[in-house]
Amino acid sequence: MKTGKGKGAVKRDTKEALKPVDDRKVGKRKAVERKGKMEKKAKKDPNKPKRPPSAFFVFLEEFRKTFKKENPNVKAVSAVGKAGGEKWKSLTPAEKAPYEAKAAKRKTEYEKLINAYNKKQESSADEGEEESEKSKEIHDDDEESGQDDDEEEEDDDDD
DNA sequence: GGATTGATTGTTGAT
DNA sequence: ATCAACAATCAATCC
Repeated sequence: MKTGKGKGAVKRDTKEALKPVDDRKVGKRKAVERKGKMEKKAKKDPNKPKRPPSAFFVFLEEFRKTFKKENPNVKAVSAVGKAGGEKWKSLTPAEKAPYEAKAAKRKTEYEKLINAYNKKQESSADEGEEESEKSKEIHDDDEESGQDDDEEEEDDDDD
């Protein structure tokens, strides 16, 4: 349900006027001081859920295989990125649908991880919620990967 | 030898 | 709402 005003929250009419940034090249954020921890406050995160791959990345995963397969000579990662980017834009929403679906699911899992991450962060080490390794035993029961209904919505769009 | 960059878009987190 | 940075990847490249 949308509140009274449905859309209109964001107005992109004056795209030229208030366009955020033309290109993501806002700033060369290449060097993301990952290891160079100048700050001694390099707190290590027991479980830091990395950001879920967007539909584009999910698509890229498969695209990379295809790309490398047809271009075994290509060694630059940027090559796949460029090719994938153009291809991605060339794909139709219907083709991106399965990728988006997976990305959406990934996001849900991410939120769950974040929940646990936040909880751990907040709660001091007092709570030993660390899974007991000694209790870790192999169970012969089904190893369901939690793959719930894999409904492939065959939505053939026929215009 | 190891850390780092390079390039793509999307998404999330912070302001 | 909007900016900013990061998510995978892997070889080349720099020091």
